[in-house]
This record gives sequence, structure tokens and C-alpha cells, in this order.
Amino acid sequence: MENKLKIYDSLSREKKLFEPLNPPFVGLYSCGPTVYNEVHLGNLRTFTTFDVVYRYLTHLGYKVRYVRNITDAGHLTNDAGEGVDRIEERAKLEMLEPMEIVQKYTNSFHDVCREFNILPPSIEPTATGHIVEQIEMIKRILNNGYAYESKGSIYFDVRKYMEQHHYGKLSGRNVDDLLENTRELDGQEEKKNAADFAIWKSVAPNHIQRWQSPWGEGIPGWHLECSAMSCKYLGKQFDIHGGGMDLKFPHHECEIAQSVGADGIEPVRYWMHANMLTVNGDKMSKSKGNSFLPRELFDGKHELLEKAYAPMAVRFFMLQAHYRSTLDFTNAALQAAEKGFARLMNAYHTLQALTYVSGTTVQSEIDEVNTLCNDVYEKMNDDFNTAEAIAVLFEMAKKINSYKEGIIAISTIDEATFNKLKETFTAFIKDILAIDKEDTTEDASIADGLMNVILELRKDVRAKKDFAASDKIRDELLKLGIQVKDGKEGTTWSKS
RNA sequence: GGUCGGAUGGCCGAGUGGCUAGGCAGAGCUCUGCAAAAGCUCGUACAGCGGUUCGAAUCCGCUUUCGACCUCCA
Repeated sequence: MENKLKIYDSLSREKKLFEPLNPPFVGLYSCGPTVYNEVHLGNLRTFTTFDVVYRYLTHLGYKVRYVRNITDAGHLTNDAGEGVDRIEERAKLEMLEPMEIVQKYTNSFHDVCREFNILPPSIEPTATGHIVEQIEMIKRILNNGYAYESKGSIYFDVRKYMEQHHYGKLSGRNVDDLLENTRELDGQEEKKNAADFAIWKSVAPNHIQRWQSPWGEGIPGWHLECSAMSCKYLGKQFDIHGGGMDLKFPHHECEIAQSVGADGIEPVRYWMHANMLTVNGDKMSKSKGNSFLPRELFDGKHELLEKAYAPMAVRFFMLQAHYRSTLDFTNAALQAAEKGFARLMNAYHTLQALTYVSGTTVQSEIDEVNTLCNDVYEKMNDDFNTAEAIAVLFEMAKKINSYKEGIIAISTIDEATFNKLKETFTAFIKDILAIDKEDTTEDASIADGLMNVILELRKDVRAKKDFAASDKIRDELLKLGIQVKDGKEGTTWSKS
């Protein structure tokens, strides 16, 4: 495989040539959801980003082991010991067991992923399924002197760690500030320093989720699961770790400290951070009340939404921006994307139906098409620049349409070039960007049949020049959202 | 307050020290029974002020402004 892929590494803050630790294998980890609630569109942007990373690496020929966790335990809203456990809180609200909540929202997450064409990872480990591994990791950290016990909880000793290592290098945080400025917060008395974070937390007697440990009953710390599980499945050092920008600090910073503290090895070679989806310039988040759920997107029933949007149009909308930029959600932007998406997909379907015809080739045409095919890879190789890649796909779409309409003879390119165009375009639509999810429901096939009948009848009346009747059919169908297009080689239709 | 990142044409959104991003919207044309679709043509944008440079929207400084993180958050 040709390796020219460059990845922007958040830690070194530069684009680096991607060189896997053990080619052709690639270890990819990304932080999954905490399953106490339904994921919203902003969450989905990150999952989509890493889905494309996973798909592209796979397409390049790498054997990717993609690990994406499910956080199903131990998330308190702060680490001062008085936060609420989101899962338990939700369990009380819905009058369910915590594990019922976890199952319910894991299922819902999986459903949403399917809708958005997000592939399941190779391994989807849960925090509660890896308590043993987490306890073992805590022991290693303790043995190395980077943690201490306090009232049944274990805290990571940031100050001790700082003697040898640099805590804060990922997020650019100044630890002296962290140590000094946050000292007056409440509930910190168990900790030596305010910057210390729990890796094991003793819980109140009425806490439902709890596990036995050498330090008493409790729950694993907030940041530990990712370290323990990435280590278990990808090794002490692995290639790529991804997540949302908002996880950089403290979550990922802590992961580095834990791994180095436990095993003395820098865990990640390339840190990738996906930027936020914003609404009117503000980060979409549940607490701000500006988030909406995938379901609300599909049926359009939310005050922020003017209409319903199809999952693939939304996925396309997200991929039209680079993953490291914020992307602002507006109805106008999404509707513009929707139209562009339809155009691209029309070209895709046109291409599938195109057959090559040989004739006199034109070298400049051959060169042009080959350049496009190479460009689209170059754009992706530049830190997964899907926005630029899509721009090239639109250039290709223009070519495809021109071939179909006979504006450019298809014979101007040789068959090899035609095949390359077809393979490249198809690979990007289907396998890499993965925006081709077809409606394969039974209803869809009935609709196909019905449309064939209707268009046959319309063809008959048009042959008799009964345009009033044919226009009526077309207008009525348009009202149902079906657009009829009369071309040289017959009539086609599409959902508008 | 600290740290970091943005400000691009009517809208969204890439990108680069000199060479057309792309999409949507808009105008004109071709095609068409009419539409739609498609193709062609058109707009010459980079927050402001300085500086570096032969040349900067792209590098540097300052200003304005928006946001993210600093507490759970994709």
C-alpha cells in the first residue's frame, strides 16, 4: 500500500506521516458514549469522524482493530465525591436497574449508528466488563508510587507524576495553576492536591453499582476504563486514539498519566480530536438545551428543525466540513447540503448505469480523469480532509454527467481510465464516506413497482401528445415528493 | 482570570506566501412539448490596523469579536 497518509497529532500539534507501529496492523481507539441517555447530533459527529478514519484506513489495506468503548459505570458529575452518578440518576428517574438503563441506551446507540452508516467497531468493550483489568492497572500505578489511598478511594498523585513527567502536555494546561488555583473547591479534603484525580472511588452505601476491590467496595475512576481497555486490546502503546475535543482535558490528559504511571510507556502515537458541532455558534450539548436527537432529526419534530432530514444527508453535511473545524448547524446549511448530496448521489447512480464505449481517445481527457482520481486520495491523505475530497467528487460528478449526456464522449478516455473513475468514485461513496445507504425496506420496493406502472402509463399518454394528462401525473407526483425527469433515454424519477 | 482555537464572497465551507476549492442560492444560455435534471458562462471573498516580503487573505504584532476547555460532556 502506498503510505502518504498524514495525521494531525494533537499532542505534537503537527501533521505527521502515519507510520503504524506494526504494519499492516493498526490499533485505533476512540471514546464511545456514556449510556445514560440518547446520543445527540453533536456526539454523532465524533463517531462519524472516526468511522471514516476506520473505513479509510481499512480501504488503504490496513488491518485495523478498532476499539470503541461503552461507558456503563462510574461516571460522577465531578470528582470531589459529591457528584451524581448519571446512570443511577437516570435509573431512578425511569424506575429501572442501572444495568437496564445501560442496555436500553446501548441498544439505542447501536440503532442510531446503523441509521448513520457508522460501522460497529472490532471490539466494543464495556467498563463494567473490565473491572478486573482496571483494578490491576490501579495496582501498577500504586506500585510505581503515582497514586495513594485515601478513605477507600485511590487518587492519582499529579504532583508526584510531575517530578518525572509532564502532566498537561496534551491540553497545554499549566499544572502549577491547576495545583494552586483550584484549592478552594469543596469536597477536596480527601485529595493531597486539587489536581489529583480518582482512579478508584469508594461509594456511599446506597449506591447501586459497586464492585469489590482491595480497597473496599467502589467504582472505577472516571478516566481509567479507556486506559485499561486500550491497553488490554491494543497494547501498552498503540497507533491512534480519538475522541471529541472536549475530552482532551481532563480525560485524555489523565489517560496519558495513567498509562505512563502504570507502565512507563507513552500510550498513544497519534492523538486525534474531533471538533464540536455548534448551534448558532454555541457547542451543542444537553445541558445547554440546544441539542436534538437523531430521531427528532428524522421526523423533523423539534423547534430548531424546519423539516425532517435523512440520515445520509446529515452524514454528508458533516463530512463537508473538516473534522478539526467546528461545524455550525443551521437549517439553511443542512438544506443546502441536502441538495448537493442529491446531486452527488444522482451522479453515483448514473455512473453505475454507464457502460464504456471505445473510440478515439483524447490524452488530455485521460489525464484529467486520472488527476481527479489521484486528487481525491491526496485530499484524504491530508489528515482525512473529507471536505476537499468531496469537492473532487463533485468534479468527477461533472464528468460523469457529461458522459451520460454525451457532452463529452465517453470514448475520449480509455477503458482503464473509465474503470479507475468508476472504482474510485464508487469506493468513496460506498466504502469510505459511506453515504450510499439505500432504502431497502419493503415499502421501497413496492414504490419502485408502482412507479414503473405509473411511468409506463404516462409514457403512453405522452406518445399521444396528451400533455395535460402527463403533466398532471408529474405534478401530482411532485406533491408527494417524487420528481419525474424526462431524459433522452426515457423517464427517471427520484425522491426530491 | 488562565490556556487554546476561529473570524473567508448572499449562505455553508475548504485552502494556500504568487496559480479557479466545492456545494447551495442568484443571473444568462443550451437541451426539452413544457418542466425537472444535466452542461456551459457569470460574481473576483478572505474582521480591522500596522509590519516582514518583489508579492500576504495565507507569516509576525496589535485591536475588535466569537467560541472551546479550565467541572460531567463527542
